[in-house]
Amino acid sequence: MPDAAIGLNAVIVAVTEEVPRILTVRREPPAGGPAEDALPFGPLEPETDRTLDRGLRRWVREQTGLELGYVEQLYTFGDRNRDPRESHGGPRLVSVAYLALVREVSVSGDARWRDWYEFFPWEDWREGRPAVLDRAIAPTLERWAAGATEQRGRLERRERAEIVFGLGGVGWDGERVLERYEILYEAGLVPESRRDLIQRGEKENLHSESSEPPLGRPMSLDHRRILATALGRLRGKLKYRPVVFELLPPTFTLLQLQRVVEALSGVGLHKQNFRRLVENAGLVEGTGRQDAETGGRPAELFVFRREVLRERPAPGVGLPGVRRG
Amino acid sequence: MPDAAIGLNAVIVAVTEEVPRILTVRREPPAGGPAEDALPFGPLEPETDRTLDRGLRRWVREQTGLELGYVEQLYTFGDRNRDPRESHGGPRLVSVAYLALVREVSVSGDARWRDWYEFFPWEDWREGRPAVLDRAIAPTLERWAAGATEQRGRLERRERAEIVFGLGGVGWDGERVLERYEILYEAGLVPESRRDLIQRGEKENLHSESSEPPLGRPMSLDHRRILATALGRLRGKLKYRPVVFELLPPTFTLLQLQRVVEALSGVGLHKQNFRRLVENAGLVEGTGRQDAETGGRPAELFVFRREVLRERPAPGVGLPGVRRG
DNA sequence: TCAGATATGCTCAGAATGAGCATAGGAGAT
DNA sequence: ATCTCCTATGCTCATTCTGAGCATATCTGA
Repeated sequence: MPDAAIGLNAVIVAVTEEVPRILTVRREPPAGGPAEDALPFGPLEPETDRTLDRGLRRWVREQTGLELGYVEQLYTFGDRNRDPRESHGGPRLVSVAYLALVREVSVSGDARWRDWYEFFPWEDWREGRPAVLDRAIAPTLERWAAGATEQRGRLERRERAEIVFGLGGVGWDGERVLERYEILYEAGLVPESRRDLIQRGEKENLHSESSEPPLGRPMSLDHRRILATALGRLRGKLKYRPVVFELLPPTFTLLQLQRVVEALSGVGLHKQNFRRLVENAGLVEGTGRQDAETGGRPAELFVFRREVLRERPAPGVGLPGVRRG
Repeated sequence: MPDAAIGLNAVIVAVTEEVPRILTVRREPPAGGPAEDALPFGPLEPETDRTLDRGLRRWVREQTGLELGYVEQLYTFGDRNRDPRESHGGPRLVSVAYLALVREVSVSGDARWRDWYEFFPWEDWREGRPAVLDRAIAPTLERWAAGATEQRGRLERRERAEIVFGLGGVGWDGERVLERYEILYEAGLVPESRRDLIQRGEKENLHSESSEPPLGRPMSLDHRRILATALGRLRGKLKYRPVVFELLPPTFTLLQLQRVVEALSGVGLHKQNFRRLVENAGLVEGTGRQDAETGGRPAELFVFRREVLRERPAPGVGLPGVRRG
């Protein structure tokens, strides 16, 4: 079998101060130039790593000092030329990406935590519909659709943009993070589009659809695609498995819980209905103790009820009462 | 980087005559012996296959003559010794598994279609709770739990079995197919447990927990795990994406649609409520034409309404009205 | 023309959801 | 003390969604 190498990528997520953060490292682009943000990456050691996720835990520990708890496989990325070094004789690079949820926030090395909405500003609807959607994205996508070579292609692009960005009457689907990123990439709205075209020497395709500055903070290689996959997957999983609790301290107030769910799902929730849902679902249990708090009536501290796993087939936090106004 | 090889596995699904079927091939076990069922498998050609799924489509076409339509990546399997030849100097074998949904059923070569409930008899609840659960599985799992070395381990095993098989008050979660298979494997209830122990030369661990005949038809290597992953994933996806239509002819009756959903989800549904759901969701559109049928009032023929993708963020068939009696 | 089989319509109670109003219990200012 | 400002928590109410049935329509074959 010809040359192929297997790597492992980690999307390590924590939520602190209502900000969802991911762990990034700095990395020189293969073509040279200033360092970019990248997801932590490590090789699989076929001889010693019994399973893929053990391999992942091993090198995350070695590189950042972090001991991972909850870990879940995300997706395997294997397109040709994900890494431009392939065109210069490098092996085909296949990366298995993992999602990890952690509580603590102390890291070593060149690792640092970044707000993941820096990478996807259009995904944060907590303060309402992000202005960038109507200001920059919608008009540029319209131009992109109009620029397709055939009638059919124009219709397809327009429909795709409408569905994925919820532009027509369609609602916004928080889980379609990757599809949105991919459209923006194709439409030349993110810095990576331009970078990759130059890297592949296809300068003739550099007809930027937009006069807008490119959107969001770029990442090395295809790492922003991996990150988009992670965000979408996590948003989906929240609804039917109690994964949020991996991100919370053992004891928390209901508002803290709500803030973490909101940070991840990117929408604001109706407070009373959120509590009702969480309590009726049997996900939490009051401890009787109260929070040291921050002004206002003290909040009760809760813990996660592990028993819920035995009582319900698919307990999740769901997204009740998305705030309208 | 040391030796590793990348392979691609396909779980190809079709539903005909209310039976969900998967495409299998016959394959000699690496250790010799009679041929076993296996999932179609092919290598990735790093030089020529631009993406993983193109590679998959390529060799599926070459091997079976089937042209795949809907294809989705499932999971990447990379545990050491998935393939026992690794212990005799073979490379570490990492397989990326894909799920494909097709309509037609004509295949060539040694490929054949098999009812997937032959592999997972306990997953088919269409005629009510499968007898094998109470007759064989529950008691053997109880013995397996009791056989753990420590108190703690006994509790953990028991809880796990209860949650995953819905044995206590817990409901049955149709999506946990893999977790169930893995427990059965650990408990020595499937033929593969024994086979793999012998293959690894760990005959001392052959304390079968059960006097029962092993459950379900075995598959080569870890292919039944891959299949379980596919079934679970497909059951989940049904609920929020209109994937069933990939398995149906362009025009169909609501009962045909219902039968396919039931075949996959493994539960019987309340007919009237099912129609209500499907119609209210705007998933289908009547054509005015009627079915050639099979006795009884003729049924109207429907088509999938593609527009639904524009109207709703997450249209799926869901599982309304699971029949109680 | 009747029995048997499906298709399709409709009803109704109960549960879940979306939105608010109202009260409770703290901290700090006056 | 008392008032103001917060946040926590409780409760209500209209609406929609679900689970279960009953009833009627329209075929085929005896």
